Amino acid sequence: MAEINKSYEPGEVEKKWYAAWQDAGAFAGKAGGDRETYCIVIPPPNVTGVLTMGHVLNNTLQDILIRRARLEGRSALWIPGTDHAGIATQTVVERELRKQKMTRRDLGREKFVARVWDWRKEKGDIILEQLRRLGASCDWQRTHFTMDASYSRAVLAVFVDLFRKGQIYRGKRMVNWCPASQTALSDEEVIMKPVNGSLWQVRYEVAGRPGEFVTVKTTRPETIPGDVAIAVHPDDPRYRALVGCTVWRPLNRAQIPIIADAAVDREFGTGALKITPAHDKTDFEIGRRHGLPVIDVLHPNGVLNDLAGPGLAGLDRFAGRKKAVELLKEAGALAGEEAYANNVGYSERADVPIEPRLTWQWWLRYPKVEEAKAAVRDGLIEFYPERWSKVYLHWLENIQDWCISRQLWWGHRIPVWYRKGLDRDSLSEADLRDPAKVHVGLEAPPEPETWEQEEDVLDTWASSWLWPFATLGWPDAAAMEQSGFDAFYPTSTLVTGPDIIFFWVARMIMAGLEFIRPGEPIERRIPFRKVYFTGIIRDAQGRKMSKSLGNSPDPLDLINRYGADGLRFGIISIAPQGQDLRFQEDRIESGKNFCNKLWNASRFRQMSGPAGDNASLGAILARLDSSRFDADDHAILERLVGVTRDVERLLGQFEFSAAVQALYGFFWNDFCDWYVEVSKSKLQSELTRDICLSIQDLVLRQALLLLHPFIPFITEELWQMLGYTGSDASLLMRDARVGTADALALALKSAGICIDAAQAASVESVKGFVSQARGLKAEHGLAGRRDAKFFVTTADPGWAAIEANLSKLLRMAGASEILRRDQVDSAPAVVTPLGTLYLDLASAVDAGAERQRLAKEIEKLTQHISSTQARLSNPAFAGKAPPAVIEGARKQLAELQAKKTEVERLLRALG
RNA sequence: GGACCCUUAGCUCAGUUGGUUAGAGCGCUUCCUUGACAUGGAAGAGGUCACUGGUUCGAGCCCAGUAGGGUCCA
Repeated sequence: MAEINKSYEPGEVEKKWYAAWQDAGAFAGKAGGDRETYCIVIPPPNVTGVLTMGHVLNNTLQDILIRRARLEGRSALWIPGTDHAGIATQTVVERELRKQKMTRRDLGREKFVARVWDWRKEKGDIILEQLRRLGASCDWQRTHFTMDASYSRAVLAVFVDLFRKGQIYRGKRMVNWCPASQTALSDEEVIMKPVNGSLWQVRYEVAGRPGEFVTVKTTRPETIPGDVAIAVHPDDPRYRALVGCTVWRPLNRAQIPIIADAAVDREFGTGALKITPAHDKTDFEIGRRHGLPVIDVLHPNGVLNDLAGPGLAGLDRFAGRKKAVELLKEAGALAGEEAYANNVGYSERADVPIEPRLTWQWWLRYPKVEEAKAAVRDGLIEFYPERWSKVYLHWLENIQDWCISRQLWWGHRIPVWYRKGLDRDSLSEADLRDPAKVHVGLEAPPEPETWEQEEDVLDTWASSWLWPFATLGWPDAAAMEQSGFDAFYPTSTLVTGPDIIFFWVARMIMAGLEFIRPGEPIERRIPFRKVYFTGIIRDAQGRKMSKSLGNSPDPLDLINRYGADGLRFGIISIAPQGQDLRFQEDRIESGKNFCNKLWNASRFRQMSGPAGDNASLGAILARLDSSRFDADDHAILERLVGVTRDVERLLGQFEFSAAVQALYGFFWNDFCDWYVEVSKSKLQSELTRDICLSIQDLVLRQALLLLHPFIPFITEELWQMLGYTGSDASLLMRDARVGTADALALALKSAGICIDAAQAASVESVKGFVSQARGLKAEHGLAGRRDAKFFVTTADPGWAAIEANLSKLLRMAGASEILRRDQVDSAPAVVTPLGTLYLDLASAVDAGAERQRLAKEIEKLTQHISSTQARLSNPAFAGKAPPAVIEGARKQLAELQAKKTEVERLLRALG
């Protein structure tokens, strides 16, 4: 056995074990055999990404689940990968091109896409490397990328399939247009933000009635040149007479009609609404109802075009807004301006206001919406915390068709070819389904020179919604067979953030239900059984972590300083279930400290005596003989079974931080602070020495197994060092089994070891005695002394307990002797579970201070006694409370009264 | 406007179907370098459980409302 260093140094240890795990193929998920499977698919990070604290939390949780599943003997598979992040990645590469004064159009589509691939090869897998530093035990052989050939084929096959089923259609509709990225976005990619702007009042002169005006209020005067009407509510008496007249459009001057439409909100503004169908969704609908023209005054990049008229054309939309106000003022059409706060949609990626824009796009009618609702509502898919299912269901209730086309080059190009020369603007639905005009398929049509392919690509989410099964080889039968599709689908647990519940979770569920095992029951088609939603990591002030604020620590830096284990333990310990968490670095530090504690407890074991046979649980148990146990042995084993049960239950409920805290408390308080400390006297005696060491071996072994999923590196190192692999040093922790609490209890029983609950409970009295003795010393300035002398007055059972534990009591209390007396006068005293304890002060006692202390104690006891008495004497309590509660209260009252009597006696004895 | 969440010690959070005197970690105070660990040990101070009502023998927990903070949807 190698000697263990004085403090734990994670750097080398982590490097060594990660390499060893990889070399051994320890993370490979293997189907087959009769082992139960457990599968997780990673939420694929953007290929452009680097590790954030959010990734640390999310992936640590997945690793805990996967490693635990392995220790439970299941066939575990964690599939890693990245997504191609269409807009984000294209933007990054375009930015680099701009530095060389080039645009993607200068390069052309083919060369540009090749450039993105180069970038992806160079920088794309950084985040996967970083996950390895964290200890993530993914099956890296199975790393997937949404743009890989096989994955792409799945994406395109889905498009073709859904098109043939009539779920996908092409339509010219208002979309969310991002002028920065110059592409359409789905509704989910638009973020509403409150904006403080202005509301301008603009007068439109009624044609033929000089001096008569209709006034409208607008936030967007730059779109006035695109106005095609003024609309009022048909029942609005203010305007009824004007309907049918025309007014003069003040910019790009022309006559436009006043129309009546019930969609107008009479309460808003003046009750008259300017209608600009090209730039507003509602206006578009109204315009269509009235057969009005559409005048688009914006270029795709948000610059006003020639239709905006002289003075505005060529200006950016925001500059155009200012200029429009000036022009209106000059024309005498501006009637006022007021401050106005409204919500404006912003592009999620580019963070600029989106423009409603009328364009041809591809749309998807979501499949299996009702089943997707049922799967969650009926509990076939369980959400943790459960409340997110409400958000999910609400979204599905109000679901809108999904705009899946993007005007980008980086992504899956839509597998549609149009016959050359065809006017795409006039294609009917029937034309789309006519193979002579439009070809939709996985392969390009024959005679490719007579066709041209659709330029648009698919939304990135229209590829990642297939993640749980495309990563298992779907739809290729041979690949599915090879990856163990039958065994691993449905996957077990998805760990992700609630922010992508619509983007990703809901869509994956629909995709799974639509494409996998058609005709079979829902539970066979869903992509996962449980979804655990993590919280968001915020900074100490509660703000979201963001690049621009610079308030996010670098996880790699944290790993370097505290070790991956320290970071993992720390972050999990502050991650409440389903609640956002505030990052505090001192918690990461305490994670590191815990590792050091674990390290040193193991070191203590190693220094305390030669190793016994630790090759298996059975081997250790064979070294134990419970007839020679003392109370501490019973107590620690009882706690060991208890914490095993707690961790089992808590992990089953995804209560990760509670599990970590249970392990922390067990190891630090129960084991180190008590059992290891009492070991120091037990190891002195040949009678207790062997049992004590064997118990330590047992506790350390089981603790390492329980802790391994949380802190895999240090536990693997200690597992090896303490000889738990037996003679076969090639064995890893993943080859061991953690076993349930019941199994552990059974193993103890089978080995003839009976845990005596009464003995275990008696340790509490001893602990109380020690703690009170220490307190007594501290109060009299003797905390540091190891030679304090105590007297005790007690009945025979109390004295018997003290005698039985004398050597450890002396050591733990820092005493030279504890002597029994019939009566002690004038010494500071305290009432303990084992009798009244007196501190022998050779020098004078401060009687006044002592009196004060005892009086305070009596006051506390009196208060407590009277409240207990009040409860007991309440007839309603006696009548209605359960007997156990009443009995508990009676017992407590008796104890309190006895204690009070004793403390009062001590006070009188002081004189 | 609708939905959901949060409010417990100086800070961050636990608190299981209501039942002894509400807990932990960090921080703070005092003491201790005794052979696992100062990344440590011991002792201690610190809380009207946001507020107001209600239900109950009994409420941090259940119900209603109020205030403050946050998130999502419109």
